[in-house]
Amino acid sequence: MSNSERAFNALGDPTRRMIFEKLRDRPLAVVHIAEGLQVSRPAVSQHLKVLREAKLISINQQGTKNIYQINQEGILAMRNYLDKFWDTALAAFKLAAEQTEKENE
Amino acid sequence: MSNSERAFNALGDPTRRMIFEKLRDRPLAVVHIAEGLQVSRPAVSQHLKVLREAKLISINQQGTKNIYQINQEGILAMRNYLDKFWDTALAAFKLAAEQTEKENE
DNA sequence: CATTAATTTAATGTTAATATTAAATTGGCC
DNA sequence: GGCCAATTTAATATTAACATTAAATTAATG
Repeated sequence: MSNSERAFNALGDPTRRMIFEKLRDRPLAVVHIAEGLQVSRPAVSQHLKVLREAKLISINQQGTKNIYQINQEGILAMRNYLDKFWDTALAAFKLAAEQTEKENE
Repeated sequence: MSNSERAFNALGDPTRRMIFEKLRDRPLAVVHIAEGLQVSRPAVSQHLKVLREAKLISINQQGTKNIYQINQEGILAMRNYLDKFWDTALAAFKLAAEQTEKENE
């Protein structure tokens, strides 16, 4: 499975998106990531694992604390994936708008 | 729920990603979308609905045929979402790399 | 206008993802 | 070394997403 696939899978879950967004401004320890979230600590750990495998975040062990931070690699993978749609989708859109009356196979 | 949230939910599923990718180059009727996919026609319909609600595709009724095509709106929503991470994540990364030895709150 | 084709809607089953609780690990600290 | 704090791993329960089959809709076609 590719990085972009893993990334889309990962951000498909709302709780994981919240975690991801929490890390946007600054790296955080798990204690602080879990704050405000309505799920248990182990659940947070599992989500972090999924995000990490998708290269959307990376870990930075600091003694007994695990500091997580955004990893650009996963974000880049998604951007590239979406960019492949950008131009061709635009072209397809124009084409479709013009040939509305033509038969569609 | 925002468009970007709906879009991430939608593309979190591998079958929906396949459908989305099939439409990348050209609009297609459901018959052709379903070709090659390992799921039933009704399942495809359900997936199309989710993608449509996420503004990732749009419909174009042609008699009894429903032609689907990429909709940039949802893609744009995801792009914007990811872009918000882009710069700040880079900054956070640099910051973290530099202050590895500093205590983390 | 009955029939066929294309697709969706509805009802429901099944599986996989997400959640929980309990136990294990790891490292700092007195 | 014993203890506490932070986090993860393991085992398992629960929920929700995805699937299916059957019926309904809609429009073209003979």
